[in-house]
Amino acid sequence: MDDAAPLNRYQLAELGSLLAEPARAAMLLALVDGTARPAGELAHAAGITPATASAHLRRLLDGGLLAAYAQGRHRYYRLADERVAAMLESLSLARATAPRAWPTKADAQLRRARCCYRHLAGALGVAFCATLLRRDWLQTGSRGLFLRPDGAAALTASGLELTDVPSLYGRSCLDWTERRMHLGGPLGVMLTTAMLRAGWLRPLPHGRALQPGAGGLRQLGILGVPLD
Amino acid sequence: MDDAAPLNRYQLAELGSLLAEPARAAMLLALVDGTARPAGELAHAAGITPATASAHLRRLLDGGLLAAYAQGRHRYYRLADERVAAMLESLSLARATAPRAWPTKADAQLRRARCCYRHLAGALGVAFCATLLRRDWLQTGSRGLFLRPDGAAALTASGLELTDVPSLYGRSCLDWTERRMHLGGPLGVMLTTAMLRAGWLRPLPHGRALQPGAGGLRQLGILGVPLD
DNA sequence: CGAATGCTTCGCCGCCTGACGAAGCGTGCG
DNA sequence: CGCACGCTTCGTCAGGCGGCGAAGCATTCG
Repeated sequence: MDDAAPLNRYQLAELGSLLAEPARAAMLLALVDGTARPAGELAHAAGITPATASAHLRRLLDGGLLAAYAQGRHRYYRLADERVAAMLESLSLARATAPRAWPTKADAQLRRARCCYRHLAGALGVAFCATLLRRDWLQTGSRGLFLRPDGAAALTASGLELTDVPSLYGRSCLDWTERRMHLGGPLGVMLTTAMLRAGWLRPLPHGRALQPGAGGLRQLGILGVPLD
Repeated sequence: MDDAAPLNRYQLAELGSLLAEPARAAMLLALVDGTARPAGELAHAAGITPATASAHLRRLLDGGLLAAYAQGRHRYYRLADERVAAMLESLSLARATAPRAWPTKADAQLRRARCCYRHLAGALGVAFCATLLRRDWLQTGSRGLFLRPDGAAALTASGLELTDVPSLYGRSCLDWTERRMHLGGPLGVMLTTAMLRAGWLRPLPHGRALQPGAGGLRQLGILGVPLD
């Protein structure tokens, strides 16, 4: 099912040119959290008129980075694929040199826990994923990683309400703050959703950061997730 | 030691515009294997005149993607950083849709084993890394992953001549063919070099593919690396 | 020393593309 | 039904950037 030939120069250049415009970059970054937003809102986020935004969105759509659906007189855009989000995240790895300002508090929150296309990323995401692997609760299947029954049982006992465990697969997703893997894919999304529902995590009003609650941290600790 | 704030729209766009030109993309792709090449050779690889290539190389240099050093009347360019190679690899993850031709034989070799910035990537690299983790031969240290003494002993017993084990650290590197991690960083480079010296792998004359030898596969099997 | 070589800098041309306003089109509301 | 609204398409303009040849500079070799 997988096509994985190396990118040639033209494909790489085409991909680069899609990212090469601040307006398009802004719109993509506004969508990394996995939400779908109407064209007008994206135009505002990018600081351009609707006409210009429409052209940019069309290019991103044609380039396969976005998907769109119409609802009433609105047209909602979202990232085409979870892998697009992973790609955008991994680009942060490239800045080898660029000396920059000291990390802010928002950065620290973002590093701790955030959502990356609806699944958990950041230090907490990486630690959680590592624990699942260490306890051998994940198993490699045909389409990715699957949660073993004993793992599901342990998580359920901790208070998470899991759904569709046998059918959901997870994918490795590279974490740019930790430079290690965390769990993405439908399985990652489901687990993160369960944590949010159980109150382990609370979304912060602005941005992608997630705030772990005391109860959640306690349960995670019991599961064996190292917390700082 | 790490600065990991999210990319803003301008940084992302700047990075994208560096990749956005087929000529620059070709030069970068010619350097993913970690080699350093003189400007003229890169100009030839990109199919442009030295004058044009010089301008492109300068932009890539200023953008922090390349490093250069002069030797005689030649000027050698290489990727600035291992992370740049990892970033280029991970970009292959993005092409969600793009229907393409059936994988060729060269692709199959490339998927099997190749060098990514001087360390082992591909199915074999992923399997090897997974085995090191499963056997608990890697340990997380301050700067990355370190090889434990028992792991080093086992590898030495298999016929690898390891060097500087205590000081070399490894980094996770996302594999675009496998969508899983393999071992990069100085530790990954050292292990791969040792495998090449021991004849476990043989570099193929053109491109980045590596050909595993019978002896190497036998030793890897003994170590517990699942082969296919 | 002078010619050849490898690379960079300079100057110029042509194309691409991003920006906007105006107009067109479909949907929803009063 | 007609107007308001959200979005797209069209036409136009200006700026940016890639391309090359010629010239400049350093290094190597005879």
